[in-house]
Parts: sequence; structure tokens; C-alpha cells
Amino acid sequence: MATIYDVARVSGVSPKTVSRVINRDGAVKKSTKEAVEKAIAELGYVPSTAARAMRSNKSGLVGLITGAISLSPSRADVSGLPDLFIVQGIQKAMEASGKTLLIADTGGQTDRVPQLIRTFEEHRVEGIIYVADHHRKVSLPPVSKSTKLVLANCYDDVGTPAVIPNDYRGQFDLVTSLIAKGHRRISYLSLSVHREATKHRSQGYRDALDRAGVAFDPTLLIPADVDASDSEAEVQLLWDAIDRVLSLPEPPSVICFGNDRMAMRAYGILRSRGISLPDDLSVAGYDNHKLITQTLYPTLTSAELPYAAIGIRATDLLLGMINGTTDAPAAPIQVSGPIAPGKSVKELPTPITKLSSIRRTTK
Amino acid sequence: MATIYDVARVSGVSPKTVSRVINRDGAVKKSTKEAVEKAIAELGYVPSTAARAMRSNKSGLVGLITGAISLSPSRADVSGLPDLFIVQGIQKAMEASGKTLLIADTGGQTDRVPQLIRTFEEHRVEGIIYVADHHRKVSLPPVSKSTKLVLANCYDDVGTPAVIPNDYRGQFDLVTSLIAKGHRRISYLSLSVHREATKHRSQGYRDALDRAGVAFDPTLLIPADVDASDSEAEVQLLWDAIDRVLSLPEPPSVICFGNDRMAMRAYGILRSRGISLPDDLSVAGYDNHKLITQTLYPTLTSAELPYAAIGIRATDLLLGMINGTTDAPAAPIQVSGPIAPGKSVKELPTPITKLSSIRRTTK
DNA sequence: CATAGCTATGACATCGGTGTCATGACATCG
DNA sequence: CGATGTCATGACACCGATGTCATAGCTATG
Repeated sequence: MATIYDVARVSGVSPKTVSRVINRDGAVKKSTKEAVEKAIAELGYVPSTAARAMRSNKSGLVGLITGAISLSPSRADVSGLPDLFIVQGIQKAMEASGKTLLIADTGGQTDRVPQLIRTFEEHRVEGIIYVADHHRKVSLPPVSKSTKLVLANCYDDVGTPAVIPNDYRGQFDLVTSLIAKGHRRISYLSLSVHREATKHRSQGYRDALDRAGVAFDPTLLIPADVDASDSEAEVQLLWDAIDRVLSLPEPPSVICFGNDRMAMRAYGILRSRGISLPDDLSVAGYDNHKLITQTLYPTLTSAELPYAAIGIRATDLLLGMINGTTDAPAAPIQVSGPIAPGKSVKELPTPITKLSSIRRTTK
Repeated sequence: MATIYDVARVSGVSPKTVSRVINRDGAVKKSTKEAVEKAIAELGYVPSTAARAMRSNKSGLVGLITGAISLSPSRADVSGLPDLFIVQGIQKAMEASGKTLLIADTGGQTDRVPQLIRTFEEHRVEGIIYVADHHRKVSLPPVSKSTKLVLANCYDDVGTPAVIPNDYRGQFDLVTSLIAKGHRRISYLSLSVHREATKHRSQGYRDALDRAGVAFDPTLLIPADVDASDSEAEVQLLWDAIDRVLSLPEPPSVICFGNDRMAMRAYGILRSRGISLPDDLSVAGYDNHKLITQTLYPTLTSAELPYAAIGIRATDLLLGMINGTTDAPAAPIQVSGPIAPGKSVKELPTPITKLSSIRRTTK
């Protein structure tokens, strides 16, 4: 690979002048500049970031730690990769900054994180973003204090800057939109109670009912998800939960599921019970995992988990911290997403008076 | 960030001796070694890869170009991310080599590739892997000849080393497995004929029929996929194709689809026509996109596109070329995957004699 | 006991850029 | 016409690691 000295020799100037041409730094005579550019083109010269980094003590690198790419085998078997959209958002936001992204993957083993951080520090990254696969609390090993750290889709208890989804708001908005379509008996078959998201979403569900003057019925709210990735158990639990709410004296007109994958399973289960969607029953998911929501027939209504936005916010935050233009926020930044409407929710006839009263309360 | 000079000063030795301790290079007295290690721990010293790279002229970096992470918006809307598993395979294989992976994303715009290659060359990557989103022919800008290049899931006409899926074999094995289950009327609603995969898979389909002594019926083979990502048109085309084959005087007992997503759509379409899976009709997909095949109810039989294996093979090939231990292969390396059986294919009763004759021909 | 050979260590140069400072050639101004 | 300023350019040092070579202090060998 050609060096700046090669270019200098070929164009008959000093390396420093070549450097000036490359960086448009200082005054260079037009003829000199052209000669240098010709030599650069001839030699296919590309400046070495390693040498630059050493001189300037700035690597121009940002590290990203994720499990989204090489997942643990058990997860890869069944799950989608929605958290990958966070990585996508980060890529997009990073692009504009001119920095290069180093992506490292935990391979599902969190104990590899210190090793990855070490590698990043060897490369003198200016900052690190840690992406979690779902909204949760984490605990990371310390990084050198000259390296900025931002958490995406997770938070810790030592006040590391973090960007997380607004689960409360998502479920609140989803249920509010169902109410606006005339639904009153709204069941929620949630994720496992051990998920960080579940408590916030459940509260959003209750508050949305509350605001519309609909009484909360605890028999309609059932966690129907297991933590273990045991596909058989998942189906059984879901089947049973659906059975329970549909057997109620006053069954729901719509069921919200903890995520789109549960809803996808429910499509098969409900149809095998002879229930037609959305005529007999409406269904809503969560995540707006588009492969699912848009490919299912009928398309699935879902609350969008704003993964890309989380990635972008996290990147902007990190870049701001690197530049020194942004201070670390005191509390996690919450990002909310829209409701993605599908054809899985039927509009129910509702007295005009009720509708207008809902509109009023929604304002 | 502390340097090797800081460590040398604190431990009272020369930088070179510190270097020796770090690299276990040459003889160092035990007491000296301990003093140096103590200083390293105290200062939190981490060697700089930039400085190392400059001295050794080896960056330890490998570049990866993909569209799998930040997809073009239109694609992200509807598609899964199966090609991401190639990236996963590459990560896994690269890990063991001690090299660091630089991942760059085209963001769906292939015209950004030269820019990405340029960035990689600035970082003096030792090799580059280019990953395509589906099996196809590509044409990449030239890279400096000291940089090795390997194509994954694609190939070109200038003989760049490439690793591609064996589409012929996949469809052949799938159809053969259907025949073994007693099916004789086998329909194939393929991807668009413009896809590289389609011609190979169609041939595999025909050869498998041929081998089993089943006559090829052109009315059973219909391309049912559009190139544009127009969801509405996709559904219509699929609906119509299904309608055509089911209206035949002698309808198929099983339909193979061009990919799992088409099969997923078909589940909804077939059920809305009152057809029960797999009792009335069997269905098979392609890709073994596990989110689909294992979450659908009933689970979907599919030919596995060996994405992870492609990634691993591509990585091994590249690393071999970097080390100089492997020569560039003359023709693309073809990788095949297994058939992933699901519950969407029903076993049909077949005369013993016929079954045994099939077994004979399959050997 | 002299010398070759080994052990443990350091001085110095080098990798490829760039910041600092110096310098020669002109132009401008009083 | 000499002093001053500007423009264009180059010499040199430095960033952090490491390969090469040198060397002081030992030990084994004839």
C-alpha cells in the first residue's frame, strides 16, 4: 500500500505538502496541488487511519456491543430480531458523523462483554453503545473514564446514560385506539411478569381503561409467556390463556398480546377453534415486527416498539457526549412509537354519545 | 489513556521490556515481570492497536459489507432478515481468528459500496467479505490487490472467490422428501424468474420428479412472486396462483412455495378458503426462516438455506487466503442445507412397492 | 582461568501521518 | 530602496509500539 512518502516522491514535493493537499489545509499552489492529486490517483494512495489516529490521539471509532447478530442458539431458533433495528438506527445516525462503527457481538454470552470492551479500548474507541435484546436492567463492567458509554434498550443503577422504550405509553395508546374503535371488553395476555416491559405496559393498559371509564377486570389480564425458550410450553400457556378469557361469561371483543409472535401463534390457535379474525374477535400485538404484522392475513394491529428511534437517540446522545456538547441525562431517555393499524381489529358500532365522550377524555 | 512509556516509568524498566512482558516475548526475570504487570494493572494500560498496526503493517481488521443491517426502507417493511445469519456465521468464524470485524452497511444503496471500501482501505483491512441479500450476480468496484475479497451469497463474472447456496440441491432434496412421504402431484409456486435461485430450484424440482418417475406437469409450476416490494400485488399474485393450481382437474396434494413468507401468506389464504392444513393440502416453504417455520401453526416444512454455513465458509476461505494457506477457488463454492421437517406436510398412504422403488432410485 | 555462550535488559530506529517552526521568494508600503 | 508581510513549502519532531542490535553480568566448558 502506497504511503504519503511515495506520493511525495512521485509528485516531487515534501510529505507535508501532500498532507496539506489531502486535508485542504493551508495554502498550496494550484499546479502543486494538481501534481499531488495526479500522483495520488496514480498510486491509488489511501491515507492510513492508524497513523492519523496515533498522531491525533483520536481514533474516529465508536464501539457497539450487541447480541442481535449472533444470538444464542436457543433464541435464534424461534425469535425474530427486532432489536436489530436498534443497530440499524445506530448505523444510520453514525453514518452522518463520519465515524466508523466497530460492531462486536456477545454471541449471547454476557460474560464475553469485558473482553469486547477490552478490544474496543485497544482500538481507542471514543465511545461505546451497549444494546440489549429487550428492555431490561443491566450491569456492565466499568470502562475507562475517557470512554463514553450509552445504554440502548436497557439501563443500570449507577446512572449510566440510557435510552429506553416507553412501554407505558405504547400500551396506553394501543388500548386507547381500541377503545376509540368501540371496544370495551379488552383482554391483555401479557409477557412474563419478569419482563421489565410488563409492569409498565400493564399500567398503561389499566390507565387507558380508566381514562375511558371502563372498569378494570383482573380476569382479562393474564401473563401468557414463559421466560424459558420452550416452544411447546409457550404454545400450551397461550392456548390455555386464550381458553380462559374466551370462556368467561362476558368474553372480550379484542385480545392484546404481549408481542407479535404471540399474536401470530394465536392466529393459528383461534382459527383451529373456528374463530374468524377479525369478525368474531379482534387481535392486537406489540412490537410491530413488520415481517409478522404485514405478512399475517389479516394484517395485525400492533404498538410499534421504536427500535430504530432508540438507536438514533442513543447515537445522538453519545456523539453529543463525545463532542462535549451534551451532558449525560440524569434519567433514562424514553422513546415512544406510533400504533400501527392492521385489519385484525374490527370497528364496533358505538353510540355517538359514547364516542364523543371518549374523544373528549382523550384530548 | 496510559501508554507503554507510562508503564515503563512506573515500573522502572524500559518500554521494550514492557513490550516483552505484554507479548511474552524473550526472557524476562520473574521479579521484573511482576513489577511490570503491577504497573499495567495500576494504570489500566491497554496497548494501542493503532501503534501496533503501524509498526507491523498488519491491522488485524477484516471488513464486512452487507445490506442486512440497515435495509432500504421498502425492504425493511416486509422482509425478514435471513441474510443476517450469514453475518452471524461470519462473526462466529472470525471470533476464533482473533481478528476484529469492521461491519459497514450499504443502507440498501449499492452506490455507497465504493465509499465503504475506501473506508476499509483507510483502516488497512486485510480482507473484505461482501454479503448479498439474496443469491445473485454482482459487480463490485476493484479493490487494491493487497486486499483479499470474498463474495458471500453472490458471485461475479471476473472470478472473485465466492460462496453461494446450492439452490438446485435444496429444492431437489425437498421434493424428494415429499415424494418419500407419498406425494405425486407436487406444485411449485416459485419466486420470480428473475431470481438467480429460481432456475436452479426449478431444475432441482424437475430432476427430483424425474428421478422418481413422476411426469413433469407445467401447469403445476408457476412463478408467484413479484420483484417489486408491493405487498398488495404480492398477495394478489399468490392468491391467483393458488387458485389456478387448486382448480386443476387433478389438483396437487402439496404446494411448495418460493420462500417461507409466501407459505406464511398461503396459510391465511388457504384457511380463508376453508382448506385445512395439512389434512386437505400439504405445504412447504424455502429458507427455513425459523421465526416463520416454527411459529406458524402447524409448523412449516422447509428447505434450509444454509446462511450461517455460507458465512462460515466465506470466512474460512478469506482467512486462508490472508494466511496464504488457501488458494482462491476457480468456481464458486456451493453450500447446501438440510430439509427442516414441519407438520405442514401430511404423510400419504403409498403402495409398498412404489415406496421401495423410490428408495432404490434415491440411493 | 580464559573464553564462548546465555540471560536479561536497554538504546535506537521505524511505521505513516501531522503540528510547529523556519525559510526563501515575492509583493506592498512608506 | 529597505522594511514588513504574505505565500508556498520544507525540515523536524512526535504519536506508541516493536524489531534489531548492543551490552553487562553470569555460567558452562576446555
